[in-house]
Order: sequence, then structure tokens, then C-alpha cells
Amino acid sequence: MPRMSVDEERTRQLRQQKQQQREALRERILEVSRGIVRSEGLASLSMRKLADAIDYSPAALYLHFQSRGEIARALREEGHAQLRTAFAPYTGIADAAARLKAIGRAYVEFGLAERETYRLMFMEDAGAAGTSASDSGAAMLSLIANAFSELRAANRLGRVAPDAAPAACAQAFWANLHGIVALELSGAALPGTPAVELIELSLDAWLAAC
Amino acid sequence: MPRMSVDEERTRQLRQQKQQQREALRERILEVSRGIVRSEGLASLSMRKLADAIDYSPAALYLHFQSRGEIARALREEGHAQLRTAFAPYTGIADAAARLKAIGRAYVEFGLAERETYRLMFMEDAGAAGTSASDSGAAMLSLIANAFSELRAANRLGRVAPDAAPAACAQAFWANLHGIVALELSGAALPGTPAVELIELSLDAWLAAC
DNA sequence: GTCTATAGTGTGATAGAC
DNA sequence: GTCTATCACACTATAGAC
Repeated sequence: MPRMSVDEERTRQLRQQKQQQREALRERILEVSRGIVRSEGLASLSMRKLADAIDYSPAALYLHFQSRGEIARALREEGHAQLRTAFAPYTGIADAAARLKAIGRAYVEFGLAERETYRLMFMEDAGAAGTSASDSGAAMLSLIANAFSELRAANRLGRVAPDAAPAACAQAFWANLHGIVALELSGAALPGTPAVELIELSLDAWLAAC
Repeated sequence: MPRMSVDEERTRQLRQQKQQQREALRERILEVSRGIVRSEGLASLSMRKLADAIDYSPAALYLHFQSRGEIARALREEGHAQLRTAFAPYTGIADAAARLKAIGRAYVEFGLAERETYRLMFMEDAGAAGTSASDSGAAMLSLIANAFSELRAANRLGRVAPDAAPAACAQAFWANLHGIVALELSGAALPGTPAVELIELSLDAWLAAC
């Protein structure tokens, strides 16, 4: 550790303090944004509303985030981390089919519980900035694909084409999960059948023979 | 037919002419709206842009449609009609499984070909006005549910729970179709596997044993 | 019925004073 | 770093003249 003069030491402390305040404010902005998005959706997140909520001027926000989109991006990544956490208890299940079912249920559960976050993650026009393609979306998919791989190796893929690429199976399976959540969230689903029943039917369709 | 004076006859003709002009303009508004939505999406349909395109003032639009939402609603219904048309060639297929597959393929094909119309129909927040729940969405669903009913009656439901309500199966099956389209449209799908392959995998999962 | 003009409200982002 | 003030825009919808 190099020697420091008293002055050097003091400026170092001050700088660190500043840095901490900066990060604290950034975190505070994210925190409030998270709340707004979770309860009202991304569309309702405006820089003015956000500024009001944290008792700063709108301009102050731009000292911590380059744009509204960057805030959305940060929240999206938080959501992906949250989803990974929701999967965590099940990734260790030995039986591949049981693992897939558990993950599938957790996925739909997450989507229904965190409706607006799910929207932000998977139902927003991903057109603009770099999006989920490379994100943890890929991580989730390879989790599923690996399970399909195992099933195929064990010759336990019943009717699902046994020579289909696991990655393709994973994506089709994911599409089924997403469809259940998306129809529910967009209100297009008929009230008759609850999502929790739909997921069981779908899991059976994909994995019953296992 | 009652006798009319010359005057009565003339006013009748004038009235009819007016009526025709009215309907022509309404149709013209819809036509231009359809074009904008198809190519740029509902979000890009603004009353100003629309008015410019038909060479009228924005105010004129409100003489034919109560609001922007009503235009969207009309276009949504057009879309549903279009989808029904896409199904038409296949609804008569005798074999229930083959019918389901054909309908499934037609559904995904429609979604990919008419991306923005599909968005408008199934991916827009259906919160506000009366939406697809009662729409032809129900018609499509009973089309699918009937096929599942037939399969069940013929004991050809392989692994899909044989005692599940056909309506529930139909909705889960639809969710799979929707998921494929929705992931593709929102850009969340990985580029690796084309939708046309995903649909075949999903159809196999649901109907391979048939 | 159609227009012009505008009210009223929202937005993201920035310039420049302090 | 933070603020005030504002730019530059978009939007839906309406009032009132013609």
C-alpha cells in the first residue's frame, strides 16, 4: 500500500463518497422505475413521472441514464436474472423430463406473477436496441435444449420427432410456454380454462411418454 | 311499390347518393388505414397521417368513426375474417388430425405473412373495448375443439390426456401456435430455427400418434 | 359535411443558469 | 449535479365558421 499525504487521503475519501452517492441515486432511479413498470407497465414509465417520484428534475435522470430506453434495458436484464432465479431450484433435477416440467411450470408461473415485467422481457418490440436474443434467453433455451438432448439420448422422446435438433425442440417447447402466458396477458385467452391447466396439458403433449 | 311524386323521387335519389358517398368515404378511410397498419403497424396509425392520406381534415374522420379505437376495431374484425378465409380450404378435411395440422400451418402462415395485422388481432392489449374473446377467436377455437373431440371419440389422442376437455386442449394447442408466431414477431426467437420447422415439431408433439 | 384552428395533454431530451 | 425553462414534437378530439 503506497503512502499517502493527508490531502491525498481526504480527496480519496471524498471521491469515494461521491461515487457512492452516484450509485445510490442510480439504484434509487431503478427502484422506482421497477415499481412503476411492475404495476403500470413500461408504457407508463415516463421521465417526468419518474422524476417526480424521486423528487428530482427530469434533467437529473439523464446524468445517470442516457435515455429512457437504457432504463428499460436495465429493467429487462433484472427480469431475466429474476427468471433465472426462479429456475434455480429445478435445474438440478436429475430426470430430464421432470426437470423440463418443473421449469415449464416455473416459467408460466413467473409470467403470470410478474405480468408487466414479462411483457417488458418478451412482448415488447425488440426492434430497437440489442435485445434478448443474446440475453439470458439463450441461457434458458440451452437449459431446455440440454434436457431434450438427454431425453433423446435415453430414447425417451415418444412422439416428438426423435431426429429433430434439440435446439429446435427447445424453441418449439418454449413457444408453447410463451403462448400460454402471452394469450393470458393480452386478454385473448378465453376465461374458461385457467393457464395452470393449459400448462399441464402442454407438458403432457410434449412429455407424456417420458 | 307506392306511387311517388317527381319531387319525392328526386329527394329519394339524392338521399341514396349521399348515403353511397358516405359509405364510399368510410370504405376509403378503412382502406388507407389498412395500408398503414399493414405496413407500419397500429402504433403508426394517427388521425393526422390518415387525414393527410385521404386528403381530408382530421375532423372529417370523426364523422365516420367515433374514435381511433373504432377504426382499429374495424380492422381487427377484417383480420379475423381474413383468417377465417385462410382456414376455409381446410375445414372440410375429413380426418381430424390432418385437419388440425392444416389449420395450424395456415394459422402460423397467416401470422407470418400479415405480421402487423396479426399483432393488431392477438398481441395488442385487449384491455379497453370489447375484444376477441367473443370474436371469431371463439369460432376458431371451436373449430379446433371439435377436431379434438373427434380425435377423442376415435380414441386417437395418444399421449394428450384423453379425459381433458376438448376446449382446454384446443386452447393449449392454440397457445402453441400463437407462441410460435409471437416469438417470431417480437424478435425474441433465435434466428437458428425457422418458424416453419417449429410448427412441424409442435404438430408432431400434439398429433404424432394420430 | 367539411373545413380551419386550436385546445389540451402528453412525450423525450436539452440549454444554460447556478 | 441539479435546477428551471423550454424546444420540438406527437397525439386525440372538439368548437365554430362556412
